[in-house]
Amino acid sequence: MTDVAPPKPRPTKDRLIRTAANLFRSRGYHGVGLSELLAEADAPKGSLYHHFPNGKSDLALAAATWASDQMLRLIAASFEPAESFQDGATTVCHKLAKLFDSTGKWSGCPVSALLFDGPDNEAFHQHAAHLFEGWIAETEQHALRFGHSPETARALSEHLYLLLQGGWQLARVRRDSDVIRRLPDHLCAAESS
Amino acid sequence: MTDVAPPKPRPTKDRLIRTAANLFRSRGYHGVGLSELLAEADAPKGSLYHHFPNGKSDLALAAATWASDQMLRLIAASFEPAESFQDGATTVCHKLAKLFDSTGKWSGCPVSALLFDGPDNEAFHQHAAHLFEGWIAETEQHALRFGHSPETARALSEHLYLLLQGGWQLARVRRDSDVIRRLPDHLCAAESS
DNA sequence: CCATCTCTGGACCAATCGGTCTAATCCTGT
DNA sequence: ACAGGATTAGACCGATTGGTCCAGAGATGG
Repeated sequence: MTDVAPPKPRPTKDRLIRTAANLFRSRGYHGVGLSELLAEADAPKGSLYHHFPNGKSDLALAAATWASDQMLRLIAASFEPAESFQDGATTVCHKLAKLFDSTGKWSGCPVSALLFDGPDNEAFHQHAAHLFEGWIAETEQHALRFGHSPETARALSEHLYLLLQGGWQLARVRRDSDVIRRLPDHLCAAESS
Repeated sequence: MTDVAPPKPRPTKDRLIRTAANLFRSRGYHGVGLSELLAEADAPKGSLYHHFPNGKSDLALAAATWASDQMLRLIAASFEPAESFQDGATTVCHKLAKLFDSTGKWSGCPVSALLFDGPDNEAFHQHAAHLFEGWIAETEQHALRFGHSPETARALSEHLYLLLQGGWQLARVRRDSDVIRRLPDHLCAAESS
């Protein structure tokens, strides 16, 4: 079941993924050295290359996927109980603003961190693209569920994505999560079906 | 007076700044090594440390400032002949889309590249914040000129900033500048004074 | 109690990192 | 022609990088 081990609360692989996501998100892929990462995760080098044969790049991909899944869950949890797209989007922004505050007001989007550098550009780029399109697709589903036309559903979900990425960045620049909280104001009804 | 020297078209310092901006924008600060940078700029190490005593970090700051100035000029050139905020914003997006295409469909925002890693976090962060606020302030001026109230002028310019950053990123993900071109559609009139 | 597998621990490596330093060279004014 | 500052050229440095490798610890099933 859900493990509750005392000394190492989570298996090494999981700990590596989490700390990698957290480090990459604040300093970028090339900005984090393996030594720092392994020290933070309290894991030896051997474990890394056992769980991730391709080393740092494999770990980075896994960390991005893990972070993206978190985001997908956040989107789903926000839209499912909502009564309209606006409603759901507002909840997403508020939850993200809280998450922004809890992470210390300085970290960025872990998936963007991959997009922005990455050793083998093509593989990293495609992975990041795949994850991002997943976010938009998830949002789109909910827009459709609220009765929007396919075109407006697509436009709405893309618009929300744009605002979230831009807003998170500006929030990071200003160290102020209110930017994210005020995002729904910009999601105007101009494109409602 | 614009120089037209044949072998080294521009002074070394300028060449360093330009190539640094271009490299950092596509691979991030830590993703670019000094050796690669110097080779691309065709400059020896001595020149770098003569013009930028603090080395890589100094150069990165200068490159970001240079890129930001380009952006400020683009904003000014787009809004000055415009007849409304919407009009100016549309021109900005179209010019940026063309610029996106001409840079090869993969580079990011040079100022963001500084924000996303950077060796000494505080100095880099503050510099990036200063530059970005400059963009917003410039846009705000034009919004005021078009008769918008101070509050809506601020909201409009911030909204444009959000869309530009998010849009540029999505365009990079999809390798498609149309995302940027369609940005003005999202700049709804909901917040016009 | 052993055989076998998964996983950990860390020594070790070549390559590259950013940075320093000094000699040579280029320009400029006189 | 020459002096002297500005600039270039690149050898060199210690530190750190990502990666390899293997001995051994820990679990697991017979």
